Amino acid sequence: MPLQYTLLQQCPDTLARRGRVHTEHGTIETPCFMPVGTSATVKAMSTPELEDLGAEIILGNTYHLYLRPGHEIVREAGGLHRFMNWKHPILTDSGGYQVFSLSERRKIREEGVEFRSHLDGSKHLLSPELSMEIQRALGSDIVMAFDECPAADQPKHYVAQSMERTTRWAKRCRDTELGSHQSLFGICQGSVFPDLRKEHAQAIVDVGFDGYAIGGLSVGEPNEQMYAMTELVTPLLPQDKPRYLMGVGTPHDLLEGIARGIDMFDCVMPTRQARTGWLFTRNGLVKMKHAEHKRSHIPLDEECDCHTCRNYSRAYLHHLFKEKEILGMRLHTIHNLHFYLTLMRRARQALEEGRFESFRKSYLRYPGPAETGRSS
RNA sequence: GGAGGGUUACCCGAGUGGCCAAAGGGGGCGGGCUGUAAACCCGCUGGCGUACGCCUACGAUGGUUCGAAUCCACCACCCUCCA
Repeated sequence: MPLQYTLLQQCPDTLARRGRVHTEHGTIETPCFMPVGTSATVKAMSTPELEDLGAEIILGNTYHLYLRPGHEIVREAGGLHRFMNWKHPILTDSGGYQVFSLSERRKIREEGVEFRSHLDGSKHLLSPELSMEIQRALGSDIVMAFDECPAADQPKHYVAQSMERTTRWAKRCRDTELGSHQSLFGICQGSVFPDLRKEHAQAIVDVGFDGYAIGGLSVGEPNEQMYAMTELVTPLLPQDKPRYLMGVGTPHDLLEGIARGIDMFDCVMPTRQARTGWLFTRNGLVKMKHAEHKRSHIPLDEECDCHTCRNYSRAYLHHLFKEKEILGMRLHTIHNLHFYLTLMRRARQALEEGRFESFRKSYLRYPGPAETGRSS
């Protein structure tokens, strides 16, 4: 049985919607944020900790798990859920993002993408069929179609042909058999070109998927364009299927995405930034590496009730960071994920209570790109 | 008492006549990060000045030289070995 989406409530002021995604590994309340666990781990977190934080679904990555440990080993272990001890839903990315992020190491052909492994330089051809095969072995609940994520600076003629190839790949993914509990999401590309975005949204809907993702954004384009493309595409997607904005984003981006009809988000931002010393609060970023925290014997965020803020001071977190202590990364990650997941929980509550629009405007007390007019 | 080695910027350390305000680390101080090649990457780090530059600096002092962190003399301190 593929996943089922239940639309619970629609925002009276925006395109936002409150819903629920049902999978065999459990239910996901939407809009939701999905912590990224590329290599079968949300870096620095154990799975019970993720449960405590309230994560309902996490990501894994096809490309990385294929290279190491190898999808056959994960299959042997009983699938990714058992391998990493996560009982709840998992979404796996297809490797399409690595076409972008590892662009110097690959060649795109109609058949697929030839990668030189970032680990040992060995050559691999990742095709739509292989991506499906790997994701079937991983046993994720939501499988992403194999796409090409073009960089933001690509010219229109390139984006157009790339997008058409992504459509052909989408069909090949659709035609590959998956596990009975697995659902397949298609990905809309088209970069920042409105006509291409519309055209591709229609093409992907025509192929027919269990859910729809908007990809190829947050890859360097100005923020307004990311928002504009999102609100252009979501109305073209079926109401009864979940929509996923891939790789987004900042706390403001999440609120703006929800307002434009997005149900699911993922981003490395809370976890990566945690490890590199940026902490999110409703009043803005706290850069824990800064010397100003050396003697700051107060919590990171007075109004936060996460484990980190309830138990440790800025001075201590700063010390751990400077010392490169592993606990610092863990405590930072706990806080940032708590912040993101709490943001989403409160957004859902606001939607239920019909006050999402005022929530969107007031929750974050520091200016985002929409307020400052900055372009990126 | 004798023989040898050493003293370079906040720390370690390279440099043995001009290309040296001085390599490289570390530390310090910043910047960055959006489907994770990320416990990572990039700057700056003697003073003043936007800059050409000027000043102060390679243990101390004196000297050789057009020119010295670099060569010489002497002094101080540290290390190793032999008595």
